[in-house]
This record gives sequence, structure tokens and C-alpha cells, in this order.
Amino acid sequence: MQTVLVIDDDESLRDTIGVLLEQEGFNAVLVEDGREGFEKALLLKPDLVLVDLRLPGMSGVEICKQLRAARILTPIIVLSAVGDEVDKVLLLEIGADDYVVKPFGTRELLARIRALLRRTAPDAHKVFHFSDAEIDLDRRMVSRHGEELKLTPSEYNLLTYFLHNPDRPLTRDMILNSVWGYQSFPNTRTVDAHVVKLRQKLEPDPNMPRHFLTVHGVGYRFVP
Amino acid sequence: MQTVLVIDDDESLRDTIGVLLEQEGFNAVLVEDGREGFEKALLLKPDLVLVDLRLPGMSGVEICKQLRAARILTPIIVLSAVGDEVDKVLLLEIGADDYVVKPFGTRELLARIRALLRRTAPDAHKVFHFSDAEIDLDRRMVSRHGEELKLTPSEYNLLTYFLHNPDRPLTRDMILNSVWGYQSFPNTRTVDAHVVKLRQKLEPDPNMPRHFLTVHGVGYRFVP
DNA sequence: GAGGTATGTTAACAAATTGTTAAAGGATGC
DNA sequence: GCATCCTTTAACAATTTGTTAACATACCTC
Repeated sequence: MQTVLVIDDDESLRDTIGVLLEQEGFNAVLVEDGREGFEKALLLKPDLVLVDLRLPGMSGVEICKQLRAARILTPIIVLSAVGDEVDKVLLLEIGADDYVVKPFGTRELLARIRALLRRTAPDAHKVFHFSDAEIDLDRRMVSRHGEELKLTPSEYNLLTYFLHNPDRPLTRDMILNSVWGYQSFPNTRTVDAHVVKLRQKLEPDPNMPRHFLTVHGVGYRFVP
Repeated sequence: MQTVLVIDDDESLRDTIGVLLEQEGFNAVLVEDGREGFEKALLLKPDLVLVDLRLPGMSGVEICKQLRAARILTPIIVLSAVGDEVDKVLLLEIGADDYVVKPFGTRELLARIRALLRRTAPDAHKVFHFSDAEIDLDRRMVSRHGEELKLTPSEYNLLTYFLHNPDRPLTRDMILNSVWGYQSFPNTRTVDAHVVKLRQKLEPDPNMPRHFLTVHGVGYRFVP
């Protein structure tokens, strides 16, 4: 299991990211203070560091610099607020590998984390299967009977969320928070509409769902 | 067996790297003097050049420049001491492919050599084909139905990036970073404009792209 | 089974993304 | 300098996607 170190002083964001990462199968270590984060990065040897630009104790920039100076090559993603005057070049030069501007969609963040991990530690790319469907996350390709089928971005995001959280009932709120992100607030019915579409595209018989099950009064559950 | 040319005036380091390379199955050619190294790079056509920044005879920077000026595309890794004021961007601009700061771990050096060879070696004498198009990377020639067609530098760069990253969705940011480099900041729409041009020049039917596909909400994907 | 609530489904509109063109500015070569 | 080509971006068109309302159907409680 891969460990992600999250250094951010915004508690709610930190928790959001923490929950997200755990859901997606990562081991998340959450730290508030910059200096403490730096030390954890050294000791813990996480697989990836997610660090806010503005931090108490030690800035994100400083953390990057110090880690690289210590020849720690752990991939780093910098989080920055819209207001911050982010110098993209500077960030990359001091050793950051990528940066994300808040507010960001959680799916986007995840995609970047995955992309970065893949870039730095290429592993066997994972392909999910259920019934006659096949989902290749690296290629972002979904197919049935070997034929590719098109999913819209939100359909795809919803699908990956289900794939990473099988067998567990997921409330619409959980789904909205994870798939749509913390900055948008669509109606919970939007989830239903998208589940319908996933069923139509991926269920052998959309009228008798075998994989995208509804849990009455709760939400939905995906079983592979 | 792949040959690596090592140009460094530090004898002990040169030997260390030489032994390391031999152990790992490379053919290592060790040179002390800059000018001699440059000549060997021309004559020997090694698969990769490892060159120190400070050298007697001819500096590493000069070697890079001259090789590129002579249209020698051999991948180059520059070694630099901590003290050197290394301008990463400058190094990459003059044609170096990667750089490593001394002192470095041998494993890291090896990893970078392998990564670079993997990135560049498949190009050797390789000709790509799709539909009625043919791309010869060595000759930098693109043709359809045997007739040469002209691509602008950025069109060509974008094309080679697609060729090297087939099947996988590539975001506009990834494309910008890889093709334009992170020292320039064009609008992401610039990518779109160039994709349009590639389609016009290379797609059998530009209105129904079969190779340069858009992945809505994400970016583009090239399928050969 | 009745009533109330939850979910399925569809279509229409709004919003976002992408395609395309043209033109301004830059670079390059003569 | 001039002409030419290239890059970039603005602007608008075309397309795709997201969201929600509305109604239909299913489920649960009593």
C-alpha cells in the first residue's frame, strides 16, 4: 500500500483529502505544521508528498527545497490557493513535480497523484473486470466484448469511484463529495441520473442491475 | 550491447562509473579530455553520453551545443558539482536530456541512464506508420502516400510526443509541459490549434479523426 | 393495499468544452 | 528592410456534457 503525506493547515481540506485517499486505497498521513511535515517526509519515506504552499512552521517552497537538498526524490505535488502568485517555473525548479490550484476537484487531484506515481514508479497497470466489461484506468478506456465505449467525464469519474469502493454502500453525499468535489453542490438526484447512465452502458441487463445496486434509503453499492 | 561514453576529468569517479556500467551490461568508453570526448561522441556514435560540466579542453556545455549543432541526437546526461551554478533550463535548452548533481548515488545514475535510453532508444531507425502516413524520426520526415509533407517545428514536436505516448489520454497540461517545456506559458488552447493542424495534415478524414482523438474533458489521445 | 417516500427515467435547457478561423505579433531568412 | 512563415490567441460556432424538472415506477410502513 502506498503512503501519501499530506501537509496542509486547513483542517477540513486535510480531512477531505485524507478520507479521499483512504477510500482510494492509499495510506494517508495528515500533518498540519510545515516543519513537522518536513520531518515526517524524511522519516516516513512516503511514496508521495502533498504540500500546501502557505504553511505555519515552514513554507511549502522551503519543504521542497530542503527535501531535494537532502536528495530525497519523493514526488511532490504543491497545493496553492488561487490568490497565491504561483510561479510555475519556480515551483518546478525547486523540485516540485506538479502543482494544483485550489479549489480543485478531488478526482483531478487523484488523477494527478496517480499520474505522478505512475511516472516515478511505473507499476503493472491495473485493469478491472466485471461481467463483460473491462476498465483500463491507465488508458482511461472502458470496453464491453472488446468494443470500446464512450463515457463522459463524470460517468467515468463515478465509475472509478465505484471501482475503488466495491461492496460498500455509498451515500449520495459521499459520492457527491468524492466525485464532484467539495466546491460544487449539485442536487443529489444528479447522482441517480448518472447511475442510470452507467447501468445503461455497463449492465448486461440495465433493468436488472447486477453491479450497480441501489441500497434503498441509503444510496448505491457496487459489486464487481 | 549499448555503449556509454563517459567524459569526466575526475579519474576515480570515471573509473567508478566505468565499473558500474560494465557490471550492468553496458560497454563503457572513458575519456578525460573534453575535446577528445567530443570527437569520440562523433566517431563512436555511442548510445548515450555522460559528460561533466567542467572539463579540460572543452566544457560540457560546449560539447552539448556542438553535438546538437551537428545534428547528433545522442542522449546526453550532464554531471555537475554542487558548487556549480547549474541552470537547469539552460542545460535542457542547449540539448542536454537530463542532469545529475554530484555527489549522486550510483543507483540513481543508473536509473536515469536507463530511463533516458528507454525514452530515446526506441526511436533509433524507427519509422512509425498509421493509415497512409509515415514518420521517420531519424530523418525528421513525414509523408503520406510516399509524398513528403511539411510540418512546422511545433507540429512535429507535438506529433513525436503523440507517437511516443500512444493510446493514453494526454492532458493539455501534460502536452504543454512535454512539448513546449515548462519555461513557456502558452494558452492551453494552443494545443487544440495544433491538433487541428495535425489532423488536417495527417488524418484521412480530418472531420472524423481516427488517430488524434479528443478525450472530452481531459485532452487528446493518439491511437496509431 | 393505501399512502407516502424513494428511485428510475427521460428530455430539455444550461453550461462547459472543443473545433475552427483569422488576424496580430514574432521569428526567420533573404 | 521586406517578405514569409510560424505561433499564439481571440472570437465565434459546433458539439458534448451536466443538471434538473417532471413524471413514472418501485419500495416501505402501516
